[in-house]
Amino acid sequence: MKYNFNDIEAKWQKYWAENQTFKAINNSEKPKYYVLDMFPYPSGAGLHVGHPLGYIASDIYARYKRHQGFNVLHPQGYDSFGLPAEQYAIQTGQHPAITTAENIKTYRRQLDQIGFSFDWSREVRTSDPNYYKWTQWIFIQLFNSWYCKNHEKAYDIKDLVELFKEEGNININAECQNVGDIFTAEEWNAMSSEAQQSILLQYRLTYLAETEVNWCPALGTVLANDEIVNGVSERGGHPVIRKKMTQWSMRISAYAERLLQGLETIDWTDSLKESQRNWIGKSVGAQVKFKVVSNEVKEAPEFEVFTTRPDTIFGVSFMTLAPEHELVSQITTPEQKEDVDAYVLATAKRSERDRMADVKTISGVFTGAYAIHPFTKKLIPIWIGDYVLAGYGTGAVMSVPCGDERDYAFAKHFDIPIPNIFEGVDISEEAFSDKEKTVIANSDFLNGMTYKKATKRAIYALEQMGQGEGKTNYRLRDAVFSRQRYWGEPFPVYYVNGMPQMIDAKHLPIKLPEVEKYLPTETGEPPLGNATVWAWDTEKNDLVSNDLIDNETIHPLELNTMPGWAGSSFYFNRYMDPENQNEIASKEAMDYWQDVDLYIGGSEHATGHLLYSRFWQKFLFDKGVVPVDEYAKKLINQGMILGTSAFVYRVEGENKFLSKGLVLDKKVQEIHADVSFVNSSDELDIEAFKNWRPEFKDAEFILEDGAYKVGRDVEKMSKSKYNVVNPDDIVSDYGADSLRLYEMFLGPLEQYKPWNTAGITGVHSFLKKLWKLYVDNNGLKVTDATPTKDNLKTLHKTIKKVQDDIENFSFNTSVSTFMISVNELTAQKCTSKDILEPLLVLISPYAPHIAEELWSQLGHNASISTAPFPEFDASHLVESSKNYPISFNGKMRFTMELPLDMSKDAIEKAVLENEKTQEQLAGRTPKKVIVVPGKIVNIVG
RNA sequence: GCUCAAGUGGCGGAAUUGGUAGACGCGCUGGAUUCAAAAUCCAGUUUCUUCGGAAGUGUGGGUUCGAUUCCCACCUUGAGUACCA
Repeated sequence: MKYNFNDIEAKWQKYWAENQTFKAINNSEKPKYYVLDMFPYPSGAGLHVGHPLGYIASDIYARYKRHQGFNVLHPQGYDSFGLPAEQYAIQTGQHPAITTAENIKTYRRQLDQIGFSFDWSREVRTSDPNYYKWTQWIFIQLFNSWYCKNHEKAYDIKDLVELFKEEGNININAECQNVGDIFTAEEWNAMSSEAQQSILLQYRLTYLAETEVNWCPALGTVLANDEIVNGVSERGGHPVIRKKMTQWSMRISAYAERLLQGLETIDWTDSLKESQRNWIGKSVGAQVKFKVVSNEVKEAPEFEVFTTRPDTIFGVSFMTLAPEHELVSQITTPEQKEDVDAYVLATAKRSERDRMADVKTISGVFTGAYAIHPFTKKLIPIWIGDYVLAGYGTGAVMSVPCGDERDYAFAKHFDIPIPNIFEGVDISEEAFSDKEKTVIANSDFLNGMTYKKATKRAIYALEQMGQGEGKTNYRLRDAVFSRQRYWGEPFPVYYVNGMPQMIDAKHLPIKLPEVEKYLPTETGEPPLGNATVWAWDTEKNDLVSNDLIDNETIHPLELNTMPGWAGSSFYFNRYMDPENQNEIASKEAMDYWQDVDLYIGGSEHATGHLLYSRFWQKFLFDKGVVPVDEYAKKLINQGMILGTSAFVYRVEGENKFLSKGLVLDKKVQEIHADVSFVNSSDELDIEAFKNWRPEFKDAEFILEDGAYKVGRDVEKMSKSKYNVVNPDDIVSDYGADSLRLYEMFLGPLEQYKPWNTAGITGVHSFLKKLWKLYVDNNGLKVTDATPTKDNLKTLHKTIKKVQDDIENFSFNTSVSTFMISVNELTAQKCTSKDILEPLLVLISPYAPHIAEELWSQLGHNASISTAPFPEFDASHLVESSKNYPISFNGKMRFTMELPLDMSKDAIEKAVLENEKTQEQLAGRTPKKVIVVPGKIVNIVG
């Protein structure tokens, strides 16, 4: 019987689907284990061989855990809201829901043929109203919450209203926009409802505010910081400009400290944690008040600066404000006004990208105003400079040129004095910023102190004077939550007199309306502005036509939609109980499944999805919705599988192609050729290439050694680079089991590695050998023979290695182990059922179809997936004696057979008495003999 | 610039607490089988070599009887981040 992989795989995929083999139950005696993949966005291009890499790894782990007796939750779904479907809709008029449904169908077919053990009964789609109902519900919860910094926890906004009624906001320590506005209980109670609402808006965890946002004109929408790469949009690479807009924001900054602390409790890679730490960007220092001396203004204004080096306060020789700082226009003297205005204007004109591109150029202008030093009372000139960012800290710095590189460069450039406040340090060439080696001098009461001491002392002194305080700053900005797009979650929000109101949660979901056009309206409103039934009737509690808006009972609805990361920030909880109509998931389900034990996905989500989802989880935890505040105990980033692109070289200006070796230094244009036209020797199928596109039809090809050789390069797999390898082809040529094994065999899971289809023959022939070990022309050839010592040794070596490998996620080396084992067993002519059966269980997570087939041929009725993992017995590996390498001064000379149970001393004695040893020593006495038990004997002399 | 990760044959990679470097696979070479090819099987495959050996894990040092593994400096590549005070 031949190994007919296509039939076998189809048969078992059907069996698994019909028998719901991998359906997880929510109550079980078994311990739980939750293995999660980052769910895909179903793009129109379908899957290429790079996509399943992480899914195969998680599937192996999930299957392994089932063999170990765990109740495994291994779900899959789709992150199905997103830009490509919308842009396709704009071009073709096809509704994104239809495109999305078609793409999901393709994805499902492709995923199914690889044989994943997903529990599809729990599938979620973020664009499904039954799902986004809960996205909207969470939004409402965020709106109805505020963050108390004293308890580091989110509370109901009603509690805050109660506090305002009783004592105003004087004692409230909360995250909010304008901490400055203090009011009493009387003042609060006297306010109009609108005034109260606009104050509350400043405290809510999601809030509407006019903020400076990243506007991408080409995409017609705003983008979050993590959606911008090198100053251009991540999708499409379009320019991005700063613009003030009224937008929904998420107060993720409230959770900055907890997001940072939480990293200590989870098993994620160090590089990923480091990315998140950098993104959160905590810095500890002080906020210091400076008074401005000015003839122009009667009442001298104050401004605050943030510094991480309050110990260097006596080294301040100037102050620098961001050009956008609100004080600039107030304090500038008439003589300096012209220069300052020109500078502010010039800075405003520069795009984000320009400003990023040249960080070397030093520019700035003196305002003519001075500040008073809090200790020395000396006058310090106030400058403006674009190296100070309006968005960080207070938008103003105290410049200490001797201790900070940028301040130093600025001072040198404008010839500002650079006082030295460090003991024994030469600052004539550069600033000195080594905190550890700092000893303060020329600084009054700080003299002789180290960085640590001086910092503490300076902050204390400032606090005593009421001139400053210790302060921690975070780089993490609140996340803009509005998108001017169609294909996203609608907000459950309507407006009364311009103030946002939440629709009662019991009326959710608010379904996405139909629109004529997916483009923004002519007046520049988002696409939802094209909807006709998009107003809220507060009496009927239902959607009604816009024409009926009377601002009495019928009000306009929010036109923006939520960003892509909304739906993906809690889906892992929804899988626990996806059908639930009353809650995200029932309490029982959440208490049972708790959190994700293993999460596998790409590292490109480090500062996007993986940060936002942690934020929402912490919020839901505060509200008592979820039982844990970190949702993923362990996370692994799978590396990317890269494509091997092929290039042809067209002589510039001619339709003539040179073979790679003939190009030399000639002027040629490099063109991607489809990799399917190229064989394993890098030779191009010229006919296929000519027929590919009409422009190549009459091309001339200059060959070398009778063939056209292409150039090769490893790049990201992408349609536009014509280097995509489709898993469908691999599955039909070699089978899903070969694909699974090969993807693992390519290299370490977390590494980037190029795909090369030619190599798959290795793992494919392993499967054929495995088949031949069990089956010959007469069918199954397994016997009840008692296993030999060698048989048992091979088996238990394999059990040990494979188990260790899976637990360390070194799937690549287990594939090698399987190959070695099958070769050994073949050489041993092993037909013993007692060996072959457990071997199948070991292989089944990797190559489940062939394992399932042989398992059933062995007479089992139940699926192999529930068979227990074989137990390792070390006694089969222990030999009575071992070949010890004997070395002299570290150089290996010969080996000696010695019993394993010999003591160190006995080994030493035996080795020294050995004939060969005596020969080597030639009468000399060795200094030392080192015995590493079981490994090596080293004679030093 | 800063942070992190990584550098081993023609290629992907192995060597899990320091102990015979190059497992396993691809590719290549030779052979068997075949009319022939595919498939399959067997042998060989780090480099140099005077065939005794010698060198060898990015480079240069160090610790050690012994280093791909640990320490220091440097080089290269990749990823992230970017005037964060």
